[in-house]
Amino acid sequence: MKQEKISEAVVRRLPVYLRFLNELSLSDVQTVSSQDLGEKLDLNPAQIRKDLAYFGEFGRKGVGYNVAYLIEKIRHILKLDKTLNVALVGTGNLGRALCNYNMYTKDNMKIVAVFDADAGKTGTKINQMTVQPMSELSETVDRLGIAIGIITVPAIEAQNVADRFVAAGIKGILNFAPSVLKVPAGVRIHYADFTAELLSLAYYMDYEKRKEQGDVEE
Amino acid sequence: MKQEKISEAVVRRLPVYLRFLNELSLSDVQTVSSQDLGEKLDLNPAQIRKDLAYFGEFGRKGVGYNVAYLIEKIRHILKLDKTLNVALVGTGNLGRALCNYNMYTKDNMKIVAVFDADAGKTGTKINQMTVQPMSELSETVDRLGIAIGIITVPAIEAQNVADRFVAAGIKGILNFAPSVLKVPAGVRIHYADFTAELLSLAYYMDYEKRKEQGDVEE
DNA sequence: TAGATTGTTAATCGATTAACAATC
DNA sequence: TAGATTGTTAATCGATTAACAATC
Repeated sequence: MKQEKISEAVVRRLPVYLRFLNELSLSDVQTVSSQDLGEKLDLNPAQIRKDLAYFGEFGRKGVGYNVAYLIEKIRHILKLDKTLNVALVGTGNLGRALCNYNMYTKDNMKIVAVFDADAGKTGTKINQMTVQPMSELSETVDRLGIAIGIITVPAIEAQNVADRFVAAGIKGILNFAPSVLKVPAGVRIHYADFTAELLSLAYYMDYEKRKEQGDVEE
Repeated sequence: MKQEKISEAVVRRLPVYLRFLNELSLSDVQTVSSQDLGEKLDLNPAQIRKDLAYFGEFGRKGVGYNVAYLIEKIRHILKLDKTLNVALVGTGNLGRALCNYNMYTKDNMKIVAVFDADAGKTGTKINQMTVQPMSELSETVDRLGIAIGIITVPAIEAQNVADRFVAAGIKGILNFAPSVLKVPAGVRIHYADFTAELLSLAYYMDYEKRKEQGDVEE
């Protein structure tokens, strides 16, 4: 079955919908309208309906969306109904923090292997996993069927780690290092670049002040 | 001086430019063209020129941009030429990792106060800072002139922390919790939502596979 | 039935890209 | 001067929003 090309913006919103639906589900809410969702998530209701309609007809006219059913559908779209194994490289503060996060299991994503280039770190334990040397990356990726790699090394080493991931056959990378990476077609890179978010916040700090003073056009 | 309204997408790219320019500067590169920048950052050269031109004429025709000069200009635009003080709430693994990050000083952003609602955590030290109770938030924000707040608490508590930040007069918030927050106009929220990035990666894992099989339109 | 809300088309809005005159 | 590259306008592209028929 051929499928229409779906924009990145749409796909990025699906996890946001899913999270809020999970909250509703915990509060025993049965049904939700695009209006409700839009108010809570600060999105246009038409956009939410359109996003969901790319993947099927999940709602009922005059009623809304069944929460449990929509959760199931979105989980299926995002392929969260089967477990994805994840490898992480870089056991600094951030890397260790991510390894100790437990929400992966909830979303069927699990960090199952940890690596570090520093021989002083290999052999130590993080959340029941033994830190492995980079030389074992390929073999471990194969053996555990790892699909996704997370990079939490300094910016200068990030490209090198990405290359190693690609060589090992990994097709999806989440990069926490503040650097733009080059990967071949067919490999997908997402960025978790909070330093950029923080620096752009600074711009708006000043901007809000100027707006109060009437120095900016609305 | 009135200023044209600049889109968020433009502002979000400035830190990316700045970072790469800093790298060039370290390698003693004097001059760079929009063409060069575009190749390294995977962006259209026309877009880069247009982005920069919103803020002034920083380049020289036939030559390109002077690296040191452009760094200075972007730092000024982002208001990184004066130090911004930051408060962080939530001293779990992620919060502690961020407190130990040292790049804030480089960018003139510094976490100067840390808070936790858990009385068991207050009084402990993180990177030379004493973890304070939430009751001291307002007073500390005033005293240290804190402009930005970082939220690293569980999703369920994030809105409450945001409300406290707003009450204390903070105008910029970076939220690491996977939840959409409500703040009054004039307060700016940025999201550092790596769980959403990770979940949307899952979608594309499958997508790349389907593309190889010719099941998706390009 | 009357009211509500979806799915979808058409209209709008905004962001990206191409093209090129200006000029170093 | 010839070649290169900016700043900027116009064209294109894509995403968001409004509107409404279908229907629960």
